Parts: sequence; structure tokens; C-alpha cells
Amino acid sequence: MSDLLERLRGRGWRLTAQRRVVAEVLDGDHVHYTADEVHAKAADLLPEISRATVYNTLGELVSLGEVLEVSTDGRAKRYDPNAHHAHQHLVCSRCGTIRDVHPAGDLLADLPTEERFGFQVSAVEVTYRGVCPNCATA
Amino acid sequence: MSDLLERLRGRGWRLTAQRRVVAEVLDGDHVHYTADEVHAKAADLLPEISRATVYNTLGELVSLGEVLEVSTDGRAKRYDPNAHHAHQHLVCSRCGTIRDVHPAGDLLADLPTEERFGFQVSAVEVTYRGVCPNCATA
DNA sequence: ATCCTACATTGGACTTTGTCTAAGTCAAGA
DNA sequence: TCTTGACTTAGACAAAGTCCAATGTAGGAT
Repeated sequence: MSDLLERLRGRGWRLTAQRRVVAEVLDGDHVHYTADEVHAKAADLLPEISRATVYNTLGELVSLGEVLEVSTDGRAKRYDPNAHHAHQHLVCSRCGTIRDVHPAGDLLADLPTEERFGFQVSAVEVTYRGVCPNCATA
Repeated sequence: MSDLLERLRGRGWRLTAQRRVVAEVLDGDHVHYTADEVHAKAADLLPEISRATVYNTLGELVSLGEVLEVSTDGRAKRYDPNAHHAHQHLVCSRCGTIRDVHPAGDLLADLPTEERFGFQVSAVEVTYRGVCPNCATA
């Protein structure tokens, strides 16, 4: 993730303690925090960070293509730092756990021309739903 | 949609003017209103209908499997009355227009066993994104 | 090393979307 | 037609997110 900070600095990003902390919180695999969760974790490292700054920073990271926004439950948006590896999501219907997954085949090609209504289709998001091992045994 | 009302009455639903109006608003193809839009349209037909009743009724229709909830933009949920025909959604990235579409192939089968992390996968939702003809020319 | 200033951060007010509750109303069976 | 439990209502409340004016500061300029 320190690459990230360098990359962004190259793009004219001003490097502040707040942005550093937000980037640090978003480091890892299968990370899908809400803005509030990011704020809470960031505040552990930098107590005076404000919610507005977390929202601003997340928004910038999304615009820059470094982080993806996912909304798997219609409630708070979640932020997925794994933007450079194409993937989809598998969500537990009971506990909400999210895993990154990689379906086979060309998902875009599955949509026939006559089902495109003249749209220029450029992307596809897939959410698989099921019950995770943990919830299945409980 | 009048079938719907009969069907629901058969299930013990009390038939009120408010519920009738909400069902009427949700009639049609490619309908994906937000709760507030449903409320506004319902209020044209029955001015004193309250927001709470619209939310209640939509929630009941979803529980009963008559209407689907879709959230294509992370903002307000939208309600899709086309619940009895499996379909996915194609969304315009500019104006937000939503069309119902029918991809080819078995979308669930595209997720390999080793990518299921032990989940019992039971459903899949797909959102295609692109630019609609209207926005492409504008 | 210090200064400058455009950009970043802050806290709080505000908006949007949705939920809850207590009191009043009414659909439909007896 | 009466009764009753389900339905509706208005408004308070909550969660998630946006906006703004005032303040602070990163990093280039000197």
C-alpha cells in the first residue's frame, strides 16, 4: 500500500497524515469496510481525524480508481482496496461476510446483443449470495 | 397486477385503498422506482397516503416475493415488480436508467468450487453498466 | 530555513433515506 | 351492524452521507 501513496503523490496528491492513515486502514485482502468502520479504525491511529475527511479521502481514492465502492446490502457503501485485480463478490446472507471471488468465463459476453437495448456495455458487477460455512453450522 | 391483489387476498392480506394504489403504481415493465417515487405517484392517486405505509407495503411485497429490491447505485433502494421472471439489470452510468435483461448461460455455474470458500451459493445478482443510446448521442 | 498559498481538514449543520411508535381508523368475518 | 385485530397516520428518531466557513498545513518558492 506504500506504493499507493507514492503513486498518488506522483499524481499531485498532497500527502497528509490523514490520507496516510486511511490508506493504511484499507491495506489487506478481503477488506470491505464501511466509511464508518474506516473512520473508527483510522481514529485509533489518528484520534482527531474527522468523518468528513474520511469521506473525502475515500471519494478521492474511488475517483482515482484505487478503491472500489461496493454496496452489497443496500445500506452503507463498502470500500474495496483490491481495485487492480478484477474480481466479484460472494456475500453471506446471514452474517454479511464478503469474499472476493473470480468467476470463470467472460461475464460481459453473456449478455446477448439483442438484450443490450443499444447500450455501450462496459462493465459488469456480480454478487453471489449464499450461506458461509460458519453460519451453516451455527 | 390485479391478479396480484387477488393472490395476496388469498394469503390473508387485508385489501386497503393504500395497498391497492401502491400495487397500481408498481404495474408495468422496466419499472424500478425508489420508495419516495412510489410515494409521490401513489399520492397523486390517494393524496393522504403516508410514507410509512408505502414503506410498510413495499416491505411486505418484498417478503411475499412479489417485488424485488434492487440497489444499483448505493443510494435509495429501488423496487422491481417483475419478480416472477428471473432477470438481471443493465444500468446507464450517466442517467441511471435501468433495463431488465436476460443473460445467456448459467451464471451460478461460472463460480468454480474452489472459489466458493465453502459457501452454499444459492443466488446471483448481476449489474451490467454502460451508456444508454440517449446519453451516448447527447 | 522560512514563507506563502492553494489545497486539505475540521466540526457541525443539513439532507436523504429509512425505521419506529402511539393513537386513531377500517376491512371483513360473525 | 358490530367487533376486533390488522392497518394507517404523523411525526420523532436514526443512519449514512454531503456541504460549508473557518482554520491548518504540505511542499514549492525564495
